[in-house]
Amino acid sequence: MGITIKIPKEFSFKAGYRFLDRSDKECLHRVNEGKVYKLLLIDGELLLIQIEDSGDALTVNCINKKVNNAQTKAIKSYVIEWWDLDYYLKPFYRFCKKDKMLKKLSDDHHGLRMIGFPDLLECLVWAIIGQQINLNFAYIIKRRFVEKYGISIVHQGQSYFHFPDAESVSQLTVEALKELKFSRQKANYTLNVANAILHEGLNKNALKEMGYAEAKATLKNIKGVGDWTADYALMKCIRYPNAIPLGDVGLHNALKAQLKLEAKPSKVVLKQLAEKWAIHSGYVCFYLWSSLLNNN
DNA sequence: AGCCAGGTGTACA
DNA sequence: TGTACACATGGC
Repeated sequence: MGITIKIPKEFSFKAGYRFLDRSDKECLHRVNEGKVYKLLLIDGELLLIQIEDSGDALTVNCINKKVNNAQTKAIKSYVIEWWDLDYYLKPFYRFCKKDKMLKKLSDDHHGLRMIGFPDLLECLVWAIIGQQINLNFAYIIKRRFVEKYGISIVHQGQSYFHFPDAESVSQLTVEALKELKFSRQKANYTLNVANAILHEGLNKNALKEMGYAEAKATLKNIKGVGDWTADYALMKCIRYPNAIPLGDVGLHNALKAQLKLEAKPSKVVLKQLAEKWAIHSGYVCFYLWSSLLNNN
């Protein structure tokens, strides 16, 4: 039994699983023995889903409740969006064949889909937390934040958390966030994002419809969202295929390693690369990030 | 000890 | 437009 999701042609569950398994400090999903667990909030109900590979399909089960048809449909759309299953990857792979580094990356991670953020607030807050600090520390702060202000269930002795919504986040204070070791700036940025969503009509659909340039300008209008954060969200949540956080340190490190550069690539070089990658920039970036993982 | 981490806003010239 | 600086903490 369970929900069956047909998988696209270029797809590797293992590659996605490996990406999700990149940190044992992650608190918004769990991976264990080949299965992925995530707590969803659908129409006010907390649904714990379990995703597994069943060869020619993905099998998704809701393991804490019986779900109706509408919920089944919502779960299905969530997983498809989260794992970018509707994206047609073949053009990206065709593009990669022409370039030595991209050829290697696309071979190494064949079938890897860009695991994204269906939730805009979660994406932006995570990006803000991650600004200019090491990832481990970012995960620790996120965990404190989610455990304190998120919602959760316990299932078979395990806690599962869901990110808080814009309304609850907007009611927090800078001081409360500082206790979790947010910097004063980041605490303000976080509140700014929640307020933009709550009071200024910021949402995924609007950002999707206005086109890349306007969407980026709209995001950057929020104090605390700069080039990097805006492009991160446009890439991982709104999914503009050309969006790429060019200033990203991880991206620089990955390029340095892949291209065997003496130093990190310059701004000029980065811009040239992104122009060359064009609409494939997001996937190139995601594959480069994946090349940094050491959890094989 | 000091610099760098999945950056950004602000303060100056 | 461009550059210096603070920011929280942890790892090396």
